[in-house]
Amino acid sequence: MAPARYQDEHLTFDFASGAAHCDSQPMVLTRKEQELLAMLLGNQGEIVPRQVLLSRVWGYHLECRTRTLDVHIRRLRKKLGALGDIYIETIFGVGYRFQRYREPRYGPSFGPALATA
Amino acid sequence: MAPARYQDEHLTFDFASGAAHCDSQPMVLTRKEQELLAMLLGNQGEIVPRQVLLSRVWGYHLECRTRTLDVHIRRLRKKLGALGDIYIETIFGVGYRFQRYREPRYGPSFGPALATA
DNA sequence: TTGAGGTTTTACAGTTTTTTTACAGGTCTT
DNA sequence: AAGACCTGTAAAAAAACTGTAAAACCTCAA
Repeated sequence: MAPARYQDEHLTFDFASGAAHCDSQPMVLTRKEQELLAMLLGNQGEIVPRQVLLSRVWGYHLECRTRTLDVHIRRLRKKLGALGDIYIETIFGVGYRFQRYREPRYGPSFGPALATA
Repeated sequence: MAPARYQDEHLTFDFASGAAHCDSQPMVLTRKEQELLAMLLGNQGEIVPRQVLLSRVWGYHLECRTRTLDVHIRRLRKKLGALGDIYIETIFGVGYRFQRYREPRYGPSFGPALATA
């Protein structure tokens, strides 16, 4: 079965309650934001098409030109702070994808320049 | 049924998602590029006439003078790097053909020039 | 009913992708 | 070798899509 919880280095989300924490600070999310985040987290690493999000979260079917989804994505990104743009990736012409945070193994360069001993 | 995946020494392509990798690096392909590549890979080793590509990927029917196909072929070749011209062959007056990569058995010459012992 | 918070729409700016244009450069036939 | 076709390419134009702020619209509890 699906895990009841998402958790990584920075972000935590409880699917049952919709409670989220970012860097140990509770995130205040509205209901739609929770549902949207849940959809993305529930499919982490995979592209979720706009159409699917609009259908599952909003119940919209068929094509309809609304910016609602974009606005909600924006608010989620904002509440995720600096990580917003890292976590939520835009797939042009398709939808969005949540990418789990991964601590970089090395610094910004290609590896340890010097042995520490 | 058709295979869900193309894979050789250098190139990898997933027909379902359209995700491609070249020499282990993910290739960033636009939708049309994905569709075009899929058509070529799905018929690897066989000539796919321009008309067929224009019809299947673009929905163009009848003759129409557009350079769209050529431009997209060019972009695909470019993203395939040095292999672009090897993979995608132009069949003059007909169309294009994707040729699977084959590791050369010997060096650039016609065979071992010398016995190694 | 009122207003405070939540949601959707509007309007337009900014991006990215796709198509067209305009030629240069090949290829084939005679 | 010349002319008729085809393809390659860069750059411009057009189309498609997303980001954003702000206003309008709901809804529900007090």
